Amino acid sequence: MSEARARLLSTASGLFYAEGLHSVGIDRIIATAGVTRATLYRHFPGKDDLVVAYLTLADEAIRARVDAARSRDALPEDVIRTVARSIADDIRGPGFRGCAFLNAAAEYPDPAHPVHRAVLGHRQWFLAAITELFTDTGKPDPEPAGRHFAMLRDGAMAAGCLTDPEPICATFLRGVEGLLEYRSGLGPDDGA
Amino acid sequence: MSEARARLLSTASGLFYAEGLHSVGIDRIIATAGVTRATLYRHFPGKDDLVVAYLTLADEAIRARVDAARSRDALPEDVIRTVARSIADDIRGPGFRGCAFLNAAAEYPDPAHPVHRAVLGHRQWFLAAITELFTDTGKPDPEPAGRHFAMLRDGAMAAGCLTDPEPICATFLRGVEGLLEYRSGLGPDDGA
DNA sequence: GGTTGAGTAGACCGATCGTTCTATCTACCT
DNA sequence: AGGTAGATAGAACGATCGGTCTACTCAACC
Repeated sequence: MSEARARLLSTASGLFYAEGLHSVGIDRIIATAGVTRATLYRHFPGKDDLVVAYLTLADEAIRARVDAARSRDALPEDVIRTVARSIADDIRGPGFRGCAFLNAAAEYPDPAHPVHRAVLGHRQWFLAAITELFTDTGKPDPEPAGRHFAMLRDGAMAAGCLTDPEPICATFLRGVEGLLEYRSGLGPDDGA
Repeated sequence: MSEARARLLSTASGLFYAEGLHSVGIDRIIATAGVTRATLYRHFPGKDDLVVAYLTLADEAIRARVDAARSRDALPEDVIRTVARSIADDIRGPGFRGCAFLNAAAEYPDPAHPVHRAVLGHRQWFLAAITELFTDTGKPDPEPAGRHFAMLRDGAMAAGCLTDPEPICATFLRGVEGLLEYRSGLGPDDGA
């Protein structure tokens, strides 16, 4: 928890997210953080561990936001809406560069690699969390609904940094709303 | 069109797609292709140009498949279904590693970079093509429908290489079908 | 028959990669 | 007062990066 370690992780996160994992070297990180090589290797065994720490940080931040939405809104539908709105805010926000996890997976395809596994872990949690929210709504077929939500999210985050984010956010939020609203008229056996 | 150039581009494409752009070096490419360094630099000014050529190849392949679907099916709805099915087949196929363009954009965030611009070009074409297909159906709001389709596609391709592709394909195809079917009951002014 | 273009083979460039090392300094804890 | 942990500074490691270079071979074409 030393100050140098915090500065290191913070600047590394910024650089990794903005420019990519392989494009950012150790030299850039320590120079930007104003820290020595030895200090980095005191806190992190290697670059891979620094990347994993970066993803862990992002994972915790997102979990915290979902938890906050959970405790703020009473109805599970509203929690889902709040989560969707927070995703849209991210996409609209300055410096948005897509999903940190999808970007990481693109650079680390090997399923056995710690970085790739960190991505898988986060995505597994997210799908379970959003599916649970759909379950809480009491509507039929929460599982395909959760998958549908996650798919829209992935697509929105992937596209949001490549063109004008406004129409992407509009499409995403409308898709989520449709997923939420029109399912209420459905029976339990006609899919999603 | 020399044989060496074709071999070069083909093996480079395979390596780039499977392992990432920055992870694959010139040495690996020429060794795998069984070609000399000088031969590579005779046909491509630099690595960036090789990457762009790889994306151009992928772009042309996809355009050809959409054209084929266009000329095979009579109804625009069926063309859309055929395109969606071909995307699902890709995701299910062996060695699927996500969308080559989204992966490339993750590694080349700079909008001015030729590789990034190639990604943008492909995506711009795809959105226009799919929107045109929705326009041809005569149903209302083809533009948001096209955007919705593209978003589902992006999400499906991003997720398809991270977990079991089967449920992802199911969610994608069901989403497209919903987009196609339930829109027929809508008026012109209630969004998508 | 000579020129030209495409290919092979391989040395070589500077730069950067991630990593390890020694040495010194400083602040805090007992 | 002494010891330890965390930080600084900076040299050095081998490996690899993308790219350039010279020298030689071979086949096709005018």
